[in-house]
Amino acid sequence: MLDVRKLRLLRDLADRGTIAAVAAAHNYTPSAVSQQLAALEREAGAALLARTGRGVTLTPAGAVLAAHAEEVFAALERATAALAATRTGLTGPLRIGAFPTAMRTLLPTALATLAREHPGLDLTVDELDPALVPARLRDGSLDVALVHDYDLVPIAPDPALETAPLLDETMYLAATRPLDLAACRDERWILAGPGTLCHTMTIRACEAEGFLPRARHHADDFVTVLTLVAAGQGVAVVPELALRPPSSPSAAAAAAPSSPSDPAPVGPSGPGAAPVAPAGVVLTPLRTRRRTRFAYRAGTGAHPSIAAFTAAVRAA
Amino acid sequence: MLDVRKLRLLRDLADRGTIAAVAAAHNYTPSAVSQQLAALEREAGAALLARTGRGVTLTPAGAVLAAHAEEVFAALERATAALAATRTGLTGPLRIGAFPTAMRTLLPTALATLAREHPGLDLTVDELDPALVPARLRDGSLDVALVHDYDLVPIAPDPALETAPLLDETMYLAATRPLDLAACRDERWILAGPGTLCHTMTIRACEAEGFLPRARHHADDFVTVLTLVAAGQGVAVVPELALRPPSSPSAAAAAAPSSPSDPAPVGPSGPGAAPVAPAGVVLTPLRTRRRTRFAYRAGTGAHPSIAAFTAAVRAA
DNA sequence: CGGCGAGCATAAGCTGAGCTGATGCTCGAC
DNA sequence: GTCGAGCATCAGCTCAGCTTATGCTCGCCG
Repeated sequence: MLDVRKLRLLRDLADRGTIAAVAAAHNYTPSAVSQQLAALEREAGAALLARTGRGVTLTPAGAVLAAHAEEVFAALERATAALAATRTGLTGPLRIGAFPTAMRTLLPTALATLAREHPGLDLTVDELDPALVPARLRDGSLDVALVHDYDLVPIAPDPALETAPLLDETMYLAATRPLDLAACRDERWILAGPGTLCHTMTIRACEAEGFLPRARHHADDFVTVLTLVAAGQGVAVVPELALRPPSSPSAAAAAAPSSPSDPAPVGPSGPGAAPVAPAGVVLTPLRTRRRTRFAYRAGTGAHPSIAAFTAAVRAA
Repeated sequence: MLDVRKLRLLRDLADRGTIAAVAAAHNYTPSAVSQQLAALEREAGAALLARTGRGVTLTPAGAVLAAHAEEVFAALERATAALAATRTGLTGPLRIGAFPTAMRTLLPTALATLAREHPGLDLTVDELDPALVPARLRDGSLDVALVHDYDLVPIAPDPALETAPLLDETMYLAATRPLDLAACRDERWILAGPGTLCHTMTIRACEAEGFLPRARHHADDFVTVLTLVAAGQGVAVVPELALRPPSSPSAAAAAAPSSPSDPAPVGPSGPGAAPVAPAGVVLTPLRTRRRTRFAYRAGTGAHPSIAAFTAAVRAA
């Protein structure tokens, strides 16, 4: 029977590319990983790695085995989730990841709800860009996260992860006067940092109109972005959620949680509520949209702590 | 992450009932199993066993975890099968189990075909009653087996195993003259050994006609049974396959293997061929039927060695 | 009702798996 | 040509996993 701890090292090698990177992720030395993978090759009776220059790559057999290992990990996660469901009351850690806008608008009320209803849960939240979420879920340092993708920057499915839809938002052009995107060729732009999904999305939206945005400022926080727009410092593309005021945890104390049984996406402000522009900012809706989802390791969706978290966020 | 070797001990405890029996199956001492299960409880953060008198039973959490462990083992078996599929040529052991009639009629040509087409396979065959097959598959001492059940003695599905249909046979009353089953109240009977499926099936068939068979002889081998019938020693119920002459491995050399893609059950003698009664024996078809299937551990159906075996048997 | 044996838990001790550190080799960047 | 990254292998240490010993509980039997 193939050893699951060694399979995890093989899968991580498929993800991270080098034995040194896998060792760093597990707090091992590269020597330990090398020996464990050699032992896995003996168990498998097949070469799983090949030396290529200074590094290694997976053989076809190694790639097949790493892919199948995901199913094994998902089955173990389902076993752990089923075990957790046999306990009365939710306990243990729940490590949550979220991008800044979600942290400001969705999480405060959800965390307050969870803390009140499940005092045994040990909740921690890390702020990070959605592009970094997959690696953090795979290495177990996050259990659940909010991620998003844009029409213009779709994300390939990852076999180690599962997602569930939460929001489907309109994107807006924020300026000091009504403008079409096509008319912004000569505007100065406020872009998110290079490497973020929002940065890439904005570049692609402008390219679709036949120009490249001329970057004046870079800022990742939408409150900052909107403040700069109001100050006449440029134009930007922002999502609907960024226009929601910071949530109040005390509002959650009064609100009854909604049913988690219907996960269909809704706008962040509920049916029919239009976003409110900050003073001095004019919003023009764009065709492109942003979708926000829950993401978690394959097999953990039924874990009662994660189910409680997703229910609390939907109710926020 | 729950340790898979310990999960296997838990699952085996669910099957076998005592720590001593699990230890014996693994060539461990009961103390080793006890300590490993205690460690699994610490990993799980839940009580999985409860002391009941001299023995132990699984708690509800333990039962849930043992059930989920089957999914993990199935995923590992699929991984192993996928790995085997990456090799050119089939190698390694293939441990086959079969009941006597199948060994005499189906296996010789199939084994000859496999040996010729896959000389790297190490084929071994054990004869055993189908009732013993599940435990042997679970403990890994068999990889694939032929099993059967009867209309009157159905077998509950086992989550650790998967099956695929092979034969669907008529059962016959064997006597020295034409007889209905209902007329056999006063006949002397030749029954299979107590504890076998065939024994139970015959008892239930007679009970359905309102009487209990009066056992004169007990024999498990259908050749022996038919010889006793011909000698006027009693009546018996026998399956269609028991009437097939022993197969000739050289016939397989001439026959082209059939496609394994359509697994629909057929009669053992092909379409329209009636069974041939031995000299002195008259066969009366009964309504009850016997179904013969392949059985293997969940997840191993796609293993190329098992696929080759099932294809070879279907072609026999 | 007492004796006996089966089943199990726990502790002590031994063995080998799994890790670190040292060493040496290959390869690619500069 | 030098240097550093990446990896394989070996030696040695630590601790997980096993056996053996011991003791307790429970159920069967005389």
